[in-house]
Amino acid sequence: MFDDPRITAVGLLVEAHAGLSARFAAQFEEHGLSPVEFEVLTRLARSPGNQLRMTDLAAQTSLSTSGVTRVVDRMERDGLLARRACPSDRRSSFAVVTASGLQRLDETLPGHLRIIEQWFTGQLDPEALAALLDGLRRVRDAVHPGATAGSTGSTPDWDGAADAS
Amino acid sequence: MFDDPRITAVGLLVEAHAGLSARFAAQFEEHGLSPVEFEVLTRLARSPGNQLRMTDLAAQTSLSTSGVTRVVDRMERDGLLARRACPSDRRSSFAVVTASGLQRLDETLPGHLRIIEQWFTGQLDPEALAALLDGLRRVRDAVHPGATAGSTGSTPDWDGAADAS
DNA sequence: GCCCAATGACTGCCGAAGCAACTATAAGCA
DNA sequence: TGCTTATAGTTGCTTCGGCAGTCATTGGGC
Repeated sequence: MFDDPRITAVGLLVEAHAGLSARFAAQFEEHGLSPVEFEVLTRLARSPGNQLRMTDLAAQTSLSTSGVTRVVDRMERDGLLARRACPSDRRSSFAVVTASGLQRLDETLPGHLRIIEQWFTGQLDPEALAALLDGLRRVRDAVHPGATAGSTGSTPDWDGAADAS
Repeated sequence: MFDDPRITAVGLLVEAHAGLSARFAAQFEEHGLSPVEFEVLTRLARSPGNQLRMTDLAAQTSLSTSGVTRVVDRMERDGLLARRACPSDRRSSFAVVTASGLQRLDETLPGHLRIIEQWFTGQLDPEALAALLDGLRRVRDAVHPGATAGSTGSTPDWDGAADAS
């Protein structure tokens, strides 16, 4: 019963993910970042003006809004981000990447890409990689609506702005 | 820079994993189990005598030994497990699955398998699935046998870390 | 304009899990 | 045998993150 191929399949996905996550985390740590902090930094850096409203940031990450409040607290304390009032809605505030945050990201990204290549994409020849990604994409598309539990019902235009694909 | 195909590839893996994990967690919860508890239960149930020493259990899961102590505490309190003294080594103790624990697992597993099929393996035709699993296996093999966790030499203590489920 | 529901952010409180320190055994060695 | 080191498990302290509750603001209905 435990060697059911379905269990095995999940095991492979989970272990590949865990193994890669550990490599990533180790490299992030070399640059003084946690995985969430890296994620926050990239989401903001790819947004217009290097900023997002707290709620939108929460929607794009694996965090709840309270989680975002706290991560932004820490990163603001460390000088990577700043809060900026929203002119059109006084309830809202933006999280903006500071120059220091952008620099940190610049220092971190090349190594991150290198690691992805070394342990993931570079492990397979192009067709095998394409097949893998194709399979992942189909699973992702099937399972995505509602991924990351946090967000409550509405999913306005949850475009998954993330990793287009 | 952010639409680099390597970033996209990681995004697919992460989102597929997160989405599946969320489905799993929801079904586990219907049976009063957390993802870690399910993992612990399966690891024990597939071991001879439905038991493992605490350390071995920790090695087979995503948890540290102190994490295992606490999960076993909770599950013992809930009647799913019991601790049993090790006859040959009085420092050691076994975690054993109780009848109630086995029953809980029996109730949970069929639905779990159904969900894997529904959202993962059943989303792809056999060759595509085989290709996906083959790719995952290669990545897993590359990244898993933590030969040396850190090239920096720090963290001599391979601890897995990463995120569970 | 006024009231009330909806929304954005933050805080109190809690559980989960890791590291480091501690206790108790066990094993190695003189 | 007695001493030293390693190992198994637990516990203290801390960080992280979620939920639910709170406060300020907004916008719709009248």
